[in-house]
Amino acid sequence: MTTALHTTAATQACCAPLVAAPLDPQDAEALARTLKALADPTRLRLLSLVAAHEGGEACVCDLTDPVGLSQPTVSHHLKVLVDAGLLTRDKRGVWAYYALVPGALDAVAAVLGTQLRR
Amino acid sequence: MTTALHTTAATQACCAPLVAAPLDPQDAEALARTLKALADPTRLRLLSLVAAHEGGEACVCDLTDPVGLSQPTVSHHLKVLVDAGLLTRDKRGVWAYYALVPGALDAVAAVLGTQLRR
DNA sequence: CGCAGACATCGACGATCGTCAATATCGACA
DNA sequence: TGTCGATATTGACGATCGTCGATGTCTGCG
Repeated sequence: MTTALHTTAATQACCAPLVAAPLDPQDAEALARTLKALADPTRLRLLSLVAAHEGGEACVCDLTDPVGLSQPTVSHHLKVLVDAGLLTRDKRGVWAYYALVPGALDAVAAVLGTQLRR
Repeated sequence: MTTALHTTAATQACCAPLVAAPLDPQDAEALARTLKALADPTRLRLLSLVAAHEGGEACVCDLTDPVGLSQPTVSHHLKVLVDAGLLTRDKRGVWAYYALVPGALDAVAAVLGTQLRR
């Protein structure tokens, strides 16, 4: 119950574009959970590091050095991003490879942006 | 020095689309500050309430009831959103009218989204 | 089997956050 | 001038967060 996975919020757009109509409390809570996962400089850097890495995936050992934090801390941030539905984890052998969930960031962007379209 | 205004982060896109190249620490910090302002269910509801209100603006008295929180708490959340460059405050007479900063949310969306464009 | 290495989990710490009641500030109006 | 009403600020509280060191888990290899 601590950090209930909510693979929903990011992958599927939760609601109308935010500016169109008042968000009901449930949608607001869901969106806020996803944004809370994004609202940390380290996690933003991890996302972009993963995305920019060759093959679109990276293991913890690739990330722990660029961000300059301890391995447990990096693992913790990655878990937050996975639980938020923004990253996938693929454990191959000893290594765990993280990659962006294809439409996740775009779904968040779509809810936030409005007069951008058209 | 507590919550230094950073009218920059939201209004002007801070950086490349996040997925293109590794975010440098400064840009990550700036983006995270803006996202942190958004990462609260009450503030998301306040944003959409303001946007959906007639004339695109609303005063505190219009908002304190729909969100069901005390007036000081609502004022505090509005201040956070103003400091983040997402809302403007226009005090006319006794009332303070809040409105969306035109391109702010779209700027955030543009940094987050990528394969959305085109 | 036993060791080494990659990663996850645990427990703890200071720091920040969301909320409230109490109080201060400021404009309108009699 | 003095009062009322709308909003902002202050101080305090419990809760959550980011970080670490220590430790647990699992895989590959000799």
